[in-house]
Amino acid sequence: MVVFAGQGDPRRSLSLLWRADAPPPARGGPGPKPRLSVDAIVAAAVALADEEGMTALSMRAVGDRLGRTAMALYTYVPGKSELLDLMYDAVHAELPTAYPESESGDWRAALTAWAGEVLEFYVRHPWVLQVSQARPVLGPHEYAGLDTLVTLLRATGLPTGVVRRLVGTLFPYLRGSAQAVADARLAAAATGSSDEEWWAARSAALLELVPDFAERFPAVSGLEAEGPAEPCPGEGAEGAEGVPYPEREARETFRVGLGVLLDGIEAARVGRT
Amino acid sequence: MVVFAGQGDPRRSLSLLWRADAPPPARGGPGPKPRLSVDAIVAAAVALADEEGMTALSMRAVGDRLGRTAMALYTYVPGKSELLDLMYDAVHAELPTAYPESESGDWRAALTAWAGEVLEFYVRHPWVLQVSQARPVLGPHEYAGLDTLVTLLRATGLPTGVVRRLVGTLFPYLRGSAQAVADARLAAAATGSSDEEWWAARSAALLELVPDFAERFPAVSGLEAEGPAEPCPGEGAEGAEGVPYPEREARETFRVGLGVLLDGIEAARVGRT
DNA sequence: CTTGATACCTTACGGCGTAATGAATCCCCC
DNA sequence: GGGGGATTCATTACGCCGTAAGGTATCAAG
Repeated sequence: MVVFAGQGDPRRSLSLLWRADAPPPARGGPGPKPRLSVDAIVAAAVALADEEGMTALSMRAVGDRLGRTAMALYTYVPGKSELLDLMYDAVHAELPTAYPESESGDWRAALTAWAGEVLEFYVRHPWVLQVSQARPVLGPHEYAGLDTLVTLLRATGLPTGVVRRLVGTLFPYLRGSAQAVADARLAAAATGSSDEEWWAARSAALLELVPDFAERFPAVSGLEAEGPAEPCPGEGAEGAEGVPYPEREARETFRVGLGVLLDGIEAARVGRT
Repeated sequence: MVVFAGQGDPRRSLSLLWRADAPPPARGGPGPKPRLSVDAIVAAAVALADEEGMTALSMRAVGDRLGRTAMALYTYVPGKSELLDLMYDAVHAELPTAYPESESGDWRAALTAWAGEVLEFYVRHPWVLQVSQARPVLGPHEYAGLDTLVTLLRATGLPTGVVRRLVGTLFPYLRGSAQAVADARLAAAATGSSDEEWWAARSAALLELVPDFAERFPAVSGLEAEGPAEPCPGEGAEGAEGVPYPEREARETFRVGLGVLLDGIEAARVGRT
């Protein structure tokens, strides 16, 4: 399921995102004291999405988690779309914002470290990957994350136009790779059987249904035949023991792909000077 | 909204995907003649998703389009998840499968052409990008597309392990870039105002709410200040006239990013020989 | 104490996917 | 040629969803 955010009134979303409303303790107006707050609601919604996934995120569920009904939320938030906007921006506060490596001139190390942290961020909040990128409304924390990436890319010395395109290149790549890692983890958690077993059963069923698989798809078959094992010595040494195979593979793919991208950036730098 | 496919019974999905069921005209069994078919249902569902997007895709709507009720579909398809699997694979039949350039040894031209066609494919069926990649069930057409990519990558002469990782690098990148293009097109269609106007209004509202934007996000501001115009002479000459600006920009980003990736692959090739 | 604004609840509506049940249709075989 | 039984398709219903409408309880200000 893909969830669209940013569908509500943009102005309302913007004021909520940038907290431009009247400050809560300012006027002690009439009526009962609010027992909820935008922040509390967003926090509950994020916790729920983290724990049970986007499909479990409903206004009723968020309300329950706060000991309120679904409709109580509408006092603070115009609707689910806007709540999603707020959730999305709130978690982006976890993105890294400063890199000492960048100042020492090693843009490549800085970008690699940054990408690694962003990957972990997406794995921590996989539901973020299900929020459509068509959102016209950007919040402060997302802008802060963007600012960091732009700063790191500026350190390459490439011209502004190229930097802008590289931003648009790196982000989709990161999201996609993170999606792969998150999916691998999800699949591992969902299936009771162990990792290799699962693939074995799947391909056995496939081979039974499609006996001529190897002939129809020779290239893919060749790829899989070569054996996925070979743990690529010298990498993933630290703490990769308990990580199941598909996720390890996805992470390695991320590492290699990022390397290729950075090589390409390096080439652009060299070609320019 | 992200939609999960591949959640149903994998064996059932597999037989449906690979059309391993009893052939329809084989046995003229008892009962009324089927007035529907899996293919007709899938075609109707795809048409509906193409025209009105994923959010409009419901069993009732697909049934309506065929002059039947929603429940009638359940005779042919176990559920919505499996229908999504079938839709997903069905459209992937449009992916290109052969490249003469590849045989002439120009792997770079072949990959570029391939990526371009895949991009157009995603733009033609943007809902495909909303189908979660966590699908454990792969269909024949998706495998065929994969086989083509592997073949093209093999032409680089890189070792099998690297090729496998490059597959996992190119696909997320393509999906992400296509998402950006599709989003740009969607935004252009949704907003009545023209493109630059839209951004102008948005940033005006933002600046009003956040007067210190330029100070808080200097790098991003610098990026946008440098002017997005400059049509990059020598490219996009053919037929890019009517394409609105955000989409042109997204396409250019795709082109540049792909170039960077291919440069990286080139570097890997050179570094290896 | 009254007034009126505010927070929260209850109820309800129209959507969704789909389980259960029933009616209509047609081949096969006696 | 007329049941029998399998099969297609429709009807109804259940429990979810987001949220509109309206009621009630709580508080500050006059």
